[in-house]
Amino acid sequence: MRNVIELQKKLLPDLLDVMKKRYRILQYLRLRQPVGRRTLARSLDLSERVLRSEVMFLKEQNLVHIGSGGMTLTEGGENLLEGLEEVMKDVSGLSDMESQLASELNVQQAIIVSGNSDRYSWVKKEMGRACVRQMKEQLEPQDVVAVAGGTTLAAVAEMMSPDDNVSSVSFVPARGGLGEKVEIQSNTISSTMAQKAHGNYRLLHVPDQLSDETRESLVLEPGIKELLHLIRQAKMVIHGVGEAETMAARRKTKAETLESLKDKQAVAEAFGYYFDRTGCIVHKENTIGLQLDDLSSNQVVMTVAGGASKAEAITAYMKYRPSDVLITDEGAAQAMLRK
Amino acid sequence: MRNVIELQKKLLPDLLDVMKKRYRILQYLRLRQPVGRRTLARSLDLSERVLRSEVMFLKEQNLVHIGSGGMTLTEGGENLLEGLEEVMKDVSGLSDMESQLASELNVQQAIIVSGNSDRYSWVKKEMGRACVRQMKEQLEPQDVVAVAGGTTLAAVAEMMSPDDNVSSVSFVPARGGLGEKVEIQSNTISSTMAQKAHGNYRLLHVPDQLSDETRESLVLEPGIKELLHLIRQAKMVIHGVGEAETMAARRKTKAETLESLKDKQAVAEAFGYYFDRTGCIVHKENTIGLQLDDLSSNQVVMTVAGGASKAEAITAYMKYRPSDVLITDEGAAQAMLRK
DNA sequence: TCACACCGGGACTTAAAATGACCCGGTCGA
DNA sequence: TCGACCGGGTCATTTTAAGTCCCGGTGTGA
Repeated sequence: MRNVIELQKKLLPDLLDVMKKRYRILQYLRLRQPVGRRTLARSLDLSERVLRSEVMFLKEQNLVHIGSGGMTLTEGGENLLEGLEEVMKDVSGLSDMESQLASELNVQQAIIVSGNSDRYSWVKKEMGRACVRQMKEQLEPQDVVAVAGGTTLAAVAEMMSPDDNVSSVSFVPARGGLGEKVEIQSNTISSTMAQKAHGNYRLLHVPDQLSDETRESLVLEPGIKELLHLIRQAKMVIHGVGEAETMAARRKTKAETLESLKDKQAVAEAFGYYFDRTGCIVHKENTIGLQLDDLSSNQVVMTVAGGASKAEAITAYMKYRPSDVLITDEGAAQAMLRK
Repeated sequence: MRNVIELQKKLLPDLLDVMKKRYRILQYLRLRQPVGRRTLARSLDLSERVLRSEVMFLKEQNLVHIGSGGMTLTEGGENLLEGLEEVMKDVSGLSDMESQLASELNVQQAIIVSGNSDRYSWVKKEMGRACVRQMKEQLEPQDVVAVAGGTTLAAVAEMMSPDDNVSSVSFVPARGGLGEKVEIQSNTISSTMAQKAHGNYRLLHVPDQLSDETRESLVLEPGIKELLHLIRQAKMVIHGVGEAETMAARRKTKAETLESLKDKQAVAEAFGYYFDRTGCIVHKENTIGLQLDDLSSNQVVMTVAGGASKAEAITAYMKYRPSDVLITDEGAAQAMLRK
């Protein structure tokens, strides 16, 4: 297949450029619809006039509908986007990069979406979309999914949509409060995700900072205990990865802890655990819920994280425990492979 | 595969037009190289300026070499042409047409090359190329191939090239003289073909018009007898089809025979046999060699004939005895399917 | 050996397409 | 009701494709 496209490229070298451009427009349109010409042009770094011509063209092709409230994809546009997804990934060389990355990081499967979420926030949503697709493929009715927090996971939740496979799934937060803002807490995210999936969810209301005794007694509470049990038998765990410094700063981390993280050269964070460059745990936030040691090999761990800036963090975390699935973006992938 | 191209077409509707145009240029170039810009433009029905731009482009792509004596394909050009052959056939809808035609005419396999040999004589050579490819695929060392006459078969011979599979093959004329010019007699053609294939050949020198007695005694001559034996055990028979009228006019056909052909509404000719619309033999030229009745089912009969004008003749002939392989062109195929 | 046909390539004009720049009236939500 | 965003119209400018004509070189056949 790719071979054919290579041949086509010889007879029509800018084939890919044009295809990519138009595909990108449709792709972005799908995320933001309905959206106007100017906004679209700004987001895609195209001159307004150029985008206008392209849109005109796409309209001719019956791929987009132009209404007074903005442009939307037609059914044909949706289908085209779906049908071309694999092709576009292939021609962008992402497929190659995926297998390369998978073997490099020792993960079972790597999925790379094009773009760099550092530069364009919509790339995060594309990762979200990819993640949702994976979930729908791998989940079975009645499964339990443990969901961590963070902005990336919020994007995943946002992209969730109902499906036969996920409507009877239970979404639970992976761990208790970590001092994050409410929109990116795992509680919020798992409930959002459940609602969008028409699934069930359970909340884990635990104050952020607790003394050890309180925590121990809390864990014995029947409601909490049951939920923790549920979390531990989750079929799938979905989480993000952050840069240690950024994460620590974002949370109400004590000054002495910050100092200690710096001393121990923490670079990555996931689940409230902090890791150094070699993948060793250097700190662990005290909260209840899923513990990394609890993870067994028949659980599917999906890591979702992108942006070139997170490359080092992802690499470090994967040294600790390679996930089953890594969903990342081109920016991060390139940085990781360049290393 | 074709599916992908359908999708591509939605994002780039003139993809195929451009590809076809450039492919056609390379294709023609392969046949005529070295050839000049103007000649090429005239043959392809392109304005000189347009062709010039295209050639400029192809040069940039390192697909053609431009020398002082004309343009030639580079190695890359050759490879591209080869690699794209199937794709181009597919996108041109020829593949569909092939299977349609095969079931319509009841032949095992139909091969259609694009173009119409009525309009462009080089299409005949493309049929020749296709025929040669089939021969190389199906023949085995030591096989015997019986070759008929005609301009189309001459084109096949011209396109023959050496190959492991055909270098030990023997080429024999299918039948004796039919009153044709020497260049398109089966004797000439089989020897040309053999030489180009680096194979062996045997000639069948028989005067055109013979009395029955002479013929009968000739058949008993040891040399002739052996050759006739060889012909009868040919593994493959390759022949063309002609329009009855044209063929009769071209040969030194007696006036009364001409009259009889007209009476019996002969439309097709092959091997010196004439057929009417329903596929019945209405006349048979008297000469020695392969007789249609001799054909057994384990012989491969390849019919090579193209041009819209021959459509009716081909259809008629196929009603008599569907060949194993029919090699024709787009013009004839369309006409046959339209019927 | 000369003429002629064919070769590639340069130069210029014209036609068409792409793009940039700016404006207008409508619509929808705060 | 105001303002931000919407699609669409218009026109000058730039870029690209195409038409036209010409030139000097080269090989071949008379």
